[in-house]
Parts: sequence; structure tokens; C-alpha cells
Amino acid sequence: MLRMSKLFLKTLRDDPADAEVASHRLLVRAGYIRRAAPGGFSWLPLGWEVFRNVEKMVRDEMNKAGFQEVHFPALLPREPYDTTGRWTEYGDNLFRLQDRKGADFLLAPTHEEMFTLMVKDIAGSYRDLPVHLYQIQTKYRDEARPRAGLIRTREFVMKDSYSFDLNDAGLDESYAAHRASYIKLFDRMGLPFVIVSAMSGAMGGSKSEEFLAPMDIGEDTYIRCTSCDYAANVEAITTPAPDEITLDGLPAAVVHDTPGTPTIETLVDFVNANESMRHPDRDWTTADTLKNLVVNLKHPDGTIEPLAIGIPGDRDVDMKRLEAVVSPAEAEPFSAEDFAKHPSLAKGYIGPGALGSDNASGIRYLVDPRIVSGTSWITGADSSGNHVINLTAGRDFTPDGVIEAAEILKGDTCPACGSEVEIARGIEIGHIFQLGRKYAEALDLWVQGEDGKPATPTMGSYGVGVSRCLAAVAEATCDEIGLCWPREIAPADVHVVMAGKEGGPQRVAAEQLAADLEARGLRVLFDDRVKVSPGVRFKDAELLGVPTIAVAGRGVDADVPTIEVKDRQSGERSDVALADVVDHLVSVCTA
RNA sequence: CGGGGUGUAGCGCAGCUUGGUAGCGCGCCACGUUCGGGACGUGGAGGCCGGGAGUUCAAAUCUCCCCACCCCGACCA
Repeated sequence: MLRMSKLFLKTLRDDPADAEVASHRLLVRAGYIRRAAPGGFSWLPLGWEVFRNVEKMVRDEMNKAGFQEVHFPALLPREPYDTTGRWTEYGDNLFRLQDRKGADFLLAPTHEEMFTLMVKDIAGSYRDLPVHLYQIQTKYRDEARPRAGLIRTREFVMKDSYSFDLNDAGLDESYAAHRASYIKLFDRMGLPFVIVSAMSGAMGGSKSEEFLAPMDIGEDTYIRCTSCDYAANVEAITTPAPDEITLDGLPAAVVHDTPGTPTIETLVDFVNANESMRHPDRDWTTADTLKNLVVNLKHPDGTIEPLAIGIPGDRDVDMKRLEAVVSPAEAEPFSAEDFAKHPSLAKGYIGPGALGSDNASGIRYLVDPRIVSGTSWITGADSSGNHVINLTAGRDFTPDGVIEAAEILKGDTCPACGSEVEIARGIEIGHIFQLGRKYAEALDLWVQGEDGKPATPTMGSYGVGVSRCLAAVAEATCDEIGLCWPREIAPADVHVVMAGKEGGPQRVAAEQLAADLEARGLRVLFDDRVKVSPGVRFKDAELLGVPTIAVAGRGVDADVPTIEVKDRQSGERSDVALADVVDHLVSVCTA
């Protein structure tokens, strides 16, 4: 039994000034956590209780799925991470440090290397596979900007699992097993979630999905359909191509003088205001224009390749989508010097006429999927101050291919059902990933196959942010007045409130009730504080968020004494006869 | 890393423009009253005003430089 008279707890009446999001604000106010470092939190008794409940739930689901728990140090030597290249590749987000002898160490941001080495150490034969291991461990990432309380910290607890299979079919099974156990886990947490594809296009093959808890304060943007259940990461969504248009009878392309129109907006205004350029039936819009821009692709081997991208003028290039498509290359903006090297490119007036491997610049030219044969565009005429109207794809120009780099806008077409998508935000609570053989190969993990020859296992990795899930649950379940935990996560089943005069019958009833409930196996938080007014007790009970509140108050004085039982979430109250209340509460709490 | 904001008692804030012995609310301690929705009275304790340097007879207040935190963006297996 947790007695509030003894509990190391202080609730705050006012919101802490540095907390913006509800989960952060309430967890601090309710005395669950305190900020201790940039991106680091200390846990107070109630918070730690809740944390362990979440952790227990994660562990339980992992064990149920047949995965085995192991544990690694968080403080690791450099060497294995050097072998896989991640000592450097991980970049600024890796906490690096040295021991007294000057040897390099790191605080692990994730443990692929260690799991791989452990399997290498133990498993020797294909008969030892598949292997499914997990750990629950504190992870360290030197985040540029920790934010939103427990949502994004530099030290956090993560459950990470790894699967080792002999072949792709096995990996698929392992992946599916983890996916299924995550669905059970997040359902059990009472957390609404969507699974979005996070497949990175150009890398090919490696399958990846994110579990997102949809909420406005989330930092991951994803796309969801307004009518079907399609959901995808912005990087993974594909743009449906419209039908091609027959070229017969389309108006010819005409070059016009369009002085002083370096931007899409000035261009549209200009052509609409000019009689000779007006659209016969309507105003031109920015969606009628074809915007061409050039970037430099920096390939991992150091080579630089210019790439031209054509997209409808009503949208911008989404750098995240572009990077995902060109990965592992990186995209950088075209500089003034780059333009100087390509005199055929008229900055602000770049058109398909100069682009593509067959034209003046020789620059590879990829266009948005909407730009299909027969679509006509207003676009640059490759000399300063000139644009061309009705330049038609498939007739006047032929791009080298298509590229998914345009930003996704609300109202875009759903690739699954054809209705409209919307843009939503979510918290990434889980991520499952088919790694393949990258780590096994780098660390020389192999087992003897059935045929006696060495075989390299293929791996999957699967993560759940434990501390982040706690915050997500708090965020999803709380209301204006406080936290509101699902029973399994809550620090107690029943919050017993003594609401009468100290030394009166309420005291006696509350003490007895708390003891009886505990004897029946319920977890009890008992507000037995003296010299605390009833108002404070009620407010604190609501703030702390235990799902069921039992008040020994006025009802105790009645001819047939009663206890008020209140459901924290719904706010419903009922008076239950003192004689029946223990049974009643046991059934409520074990339902 | 760019833009914006904030640092004054445990928490939330005022004071700064116009320099002159540091204030309010909550919380805390003592006593009394009260006891079903963050009660009341009386009396207390508690602060190197983020740090450093400067200007001045005098700096929370003016100047310069740091640092920390929050928000937006960039970044983020």
C-alpha cells in the first residue's frame, strides 16, 4: 500500500513553465518525473512505478512471443562500431568518450553490433537459428534538440530486439512475429496507433514499418487517407500518375517574352494579365506551371552528379522525400558556381529544352509522376525573361524518368483508393526493420549450413521506446485536470481518499477499506494525509490519475454507510454500501 | 546550426523603460479555527536576482561576453 502520508511526493498547483506538451506538464505536476539534465529526467516513486508497469508489459509481450531477454552494457568500446563503420557514420548523435588510458568508448544509441557479436559467439550451426533476442536498455543519443518532456530525450529506455535467420523466408517470419507482437503490445497499452510504411525507395529490399501514435504533438509527419485505412510515411507514399492524354489537336507550344518573372507567382500573374498569353477558358494557376530545379547529388564515393527535377509549380520539393529517393547519395542545392559551369541553364527560366541527357546541359532530368505524356505546361524557355506556354510532355520534351520528390499536400490522391489524403502527425513508438546481412557480414557472423558450407544469417531489428510509450500513453489518455492511466499501467488500482475529520468515522472506514482492498490483491494508493483539505485530496486524486477513486466521506455517516466510487476517466460516481464496496471494487478492478 | 523567447525563494511570476538596502501568490514551519472540491487567521523561515567583466558614489535594473532552458525550423537506425 502506498500511503500518501509517507510517499515521497509533492504535487504542483501551477504548471511548470518549461513544459509545453500535456504529458510533460502533468507528469511533472503530478510528481512523477523531474528534469535533471538537458534531455534527461529523474523518476520519482510514482513515476518509477508507472515506468516499471510499462516495462513489465513490454517484457511480457516479448516473452509471450518466445523472444529471450539478454542484456548488454550501455558503455561500449569503439571497436565493433568501427568495424561496421558506425563510429563515424552515426555522426554527431553518438556520445563518444574516453577512459583513463585514452581508449575510445561510446554510449550505445542502439546495439546491432553487440547482438551480432553475441550470436557469433554462441551460434555455430544453422540448427541454432532462428534466434530472437531482446533487451530493455538505456540508450544514449546526443539529440540536437531534446523536446516535449519524455518524447524526445538524450537518455531513454528502449526495448530493442533482433532476429537472426538463415534466409529471407525466415526473416519474413521473424518480422511478422514481431509485427504481430507489437500490435498486441500497443493494443494492451490502450494506445491508438497506425502502422506506416517507411520503406526507403532507392535502397530497395529492406522492409521497414513505423508504429505511430497519432497525435498533434508528434514529430513524425505521415499521410493518411480520409476514407480508406491507407497510411504512409511521407517518404514512402507514391503519387498515382494520371492517364496519358492523346497528343492530337493539342495547342502548339509558343515562346513568349515574360520579362521580370523569375518566380512562379510573378509568372502566373503576368500570363493572366497578358491578352496574347491568356488561357482561352480560365485563369492559369501555379499548377499549370512546370518548375525545374537542379541539385547536386553527392554520392558516397565522393562523386558529384547534377540532377534536374521537374515538378508542378504549385508545390515545392520535399527534401526528405528527395533524400529518401536518392539515398545513399545526398542532395545539395545548386550554387552560383554550379550555374556558371552550366551556361545552358538560365537561372529562373530553366526549361525541359535544356535538360535531359540528350539536350544542351546533359543533366539527367527526372519529373514528378503527374507529368505524363500529353500534359501541357508553362515553363522556362531557357533564356532569361522567356517562358514557353503549352510545352507538352511526350511531344515537346521527354524526361529521363520520374522521381517522387514533390511535397505531399492535403487533398492529394490516395494511392490505395483514389480519394483524398490528409497530413497527420504522430509519435514514433515502434519501428520494425529488415536489416539483411549488413551487420552479419561486417562482423563476420556465419553459421555452418545444412550443406556444410558457411551461411550468413539475415537480421531484423525491432525497437519500442519504453519511456516514450509512457509519455504517449499519458498524452493520449490525460484530460484537462490530470493524468488518467489505463489500469495496467497505473501506479495503483484504487486511490482511497479519506474525506472526513481526522479521528472521525471516515478515518476508520478509509483505513479499513484500504487494508481490505490490499488483502484482496488490489494495488492501493491511500490518501491518509492529515491536515489536508478535502479539495486538495480530490484535486490530487484527479491529477495523479489512478483509474478508480474511492472516497470515504459523508456517506460513511449515513444509516447505511456508503463509499463513493468514482471512475477517473468517465467521471461517473456511485455510492456503494460499505458492506459491499470491497467486492464491488475487486470486480471493477479485475474486469 | 538559423530565427524567436525566457533566466529573480522549492513552484508560478512582478520589479528592469527612468540605477538608490528584493517583492507578490502558491508551497514550507509554528499555533489556533475549519473539514466534500486546490479553506482561514496570526506569526515565521527562505534569494550571490543564471555566470563573468565593465560603467557608476551606487547595478536585479545600463554595456559587453559567456552559459542554460523553452518554442519554431534544420537535423534525427
